[in-house]
Amino acid sequence: MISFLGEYESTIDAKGRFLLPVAFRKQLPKDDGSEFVINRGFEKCLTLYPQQTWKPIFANISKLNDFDPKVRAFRRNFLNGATPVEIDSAGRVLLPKNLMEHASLEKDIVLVSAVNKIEIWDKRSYDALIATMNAEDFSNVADEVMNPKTGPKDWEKN
Amino acid sequence: MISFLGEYESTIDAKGRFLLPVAFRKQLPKDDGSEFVINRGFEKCLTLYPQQTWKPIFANISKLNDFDPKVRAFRRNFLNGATPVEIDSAGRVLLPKNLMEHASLEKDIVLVSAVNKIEIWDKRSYDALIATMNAEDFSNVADEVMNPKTGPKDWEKN
DNA sequence: TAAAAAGTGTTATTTTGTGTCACTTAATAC
DNA sequence: GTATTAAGTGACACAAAATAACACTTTTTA
Repeated sequence: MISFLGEYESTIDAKGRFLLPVAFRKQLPKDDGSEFVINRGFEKCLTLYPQQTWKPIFANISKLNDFDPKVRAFRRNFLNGATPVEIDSAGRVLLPKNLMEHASLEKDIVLVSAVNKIEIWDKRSYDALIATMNAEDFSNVADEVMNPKTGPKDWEKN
Repeated sequence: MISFLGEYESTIDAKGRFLLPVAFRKQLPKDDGSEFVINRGFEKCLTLYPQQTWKPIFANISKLNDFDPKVRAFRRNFLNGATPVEIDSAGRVLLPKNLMEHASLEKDIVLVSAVNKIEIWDKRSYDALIATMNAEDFSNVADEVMNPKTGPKDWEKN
């Protein structure tokens, strides 16, 4: 399984491209390492999925019965926005315009590891997020989240 | 099996045609990639089925027992709007007028992948849809939908 | 049958995307 | 500390796609 570690800054050029830092590129598989899927994140950020991470998620969604209204709602939540992107020869990725809007991306961005994918934040939003974190909340959430009784769902693992 | 990925914008011209973005055209089979069926969606959108996706759905509907009033009601609702359309030499598709009305399509539209077909939304409606999405609804539905107990129906596979 | 409307195809123009290269900055090695 | 290499940035040229405009054909309807 693929996993990332680290937090790096980058900038978006006039054409809407950003350079994926080598630190992340080094963490990619040598083959199959240039195609990604980018999507709106649940918070005000974007999520960059390497193919390896994306495939099993998509495979599950594609099995669902689309005549069920709940399935459609779920699919739209999860799939809408998801757009294939590629790293070019210079290690850059072109951001889809409609997604940039969602995360208010302008020039300075922050790329953060989210285990098997990468989150893309506007630098300002990210700094604000960090500023609002406080130790107490963190500790409370940590307890809830790391409790073995409520583990991750099967379909989330891959 | 054919599957799409992406969310792209397009505009409808004075004659009611829109350009299918190359990103989607590239995802079509080289042969048999210019004929579609367009239909009313269950929500306020239209659905564009490539032949490959449409055929098995139609085949299954035609197998249903037409002596059952529920079947007749479903068939009329589902099938009556279905219209064959073609991509022209410039990559455009002419929208049937009666369907445009159903999705309130005017000028700016959004084309979004729905796994093996494409949904067509009016940009305004689409933005509203995205705006109302939230993580809470998502997690409620996600559990139900991704539960492995309720797998896909056979007739949905193709 | 004429006029209008709808549909189709072609072309020109603008916008957007992609690749390349040169330069600056940062990291590493000697 | 300095030389060497790699990473990141910006600029530009070219290619491709999207858009708009228009001309022509077919169909509708008055």
